[in-house]
Amino acid sequence: MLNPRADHDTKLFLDGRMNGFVGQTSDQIEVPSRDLNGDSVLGHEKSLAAAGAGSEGKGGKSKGEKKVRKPRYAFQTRSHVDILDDGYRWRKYGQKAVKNNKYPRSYYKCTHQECNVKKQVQRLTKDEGIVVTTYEGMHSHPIEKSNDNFEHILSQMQIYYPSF
DNA sequence: CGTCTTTGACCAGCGC
DNA sequence: GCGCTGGTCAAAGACG
Repeated sequence: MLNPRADHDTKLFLDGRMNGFVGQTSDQIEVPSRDLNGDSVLGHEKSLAAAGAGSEGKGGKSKGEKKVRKPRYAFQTRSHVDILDDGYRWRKYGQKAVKNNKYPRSYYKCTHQECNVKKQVQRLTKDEGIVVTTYEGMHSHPIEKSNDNFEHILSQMQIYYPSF
């Protein structure tokens, strides 16, 4: 996987409270409101808490972390490549087919020892050209490689704030 | 030879 | 209580 150089148009969603969906500023990105996996991608955090603890849940480590609602950031990107190289190294650890969606969802993890950042990539059934990338957690280490490409993406990224 | 992808099985939460 | 769905693990293979 090299630097996917394609025209991206990226939107950023914060957490899942923006169910109301955001107005679009772009002329091409339009999401079929609730059909945009309002449930699948940005919906409930539900098992996420378990998932977070799941890392140790297998071994039965009594961590006792309550429902830790970790922040998630969903990037909706118009691109034909699923893999957006953001400068970090990701390891794919799973792929699942999602109902209501033809395309499978891929799960990635940052390959850093102490970095538990996860991300998942899903393509919309409705729009094959749109890819939703959901980030989970924050990196606490420097980027491994310079990346002009990502800067390019960032420049096009539109960030929406829930209620600030 | 080391790293990463693939793939099926496993597990936990939720709805019925 | 059972079955479905989504999320993760782990072994083996592919690839440089």
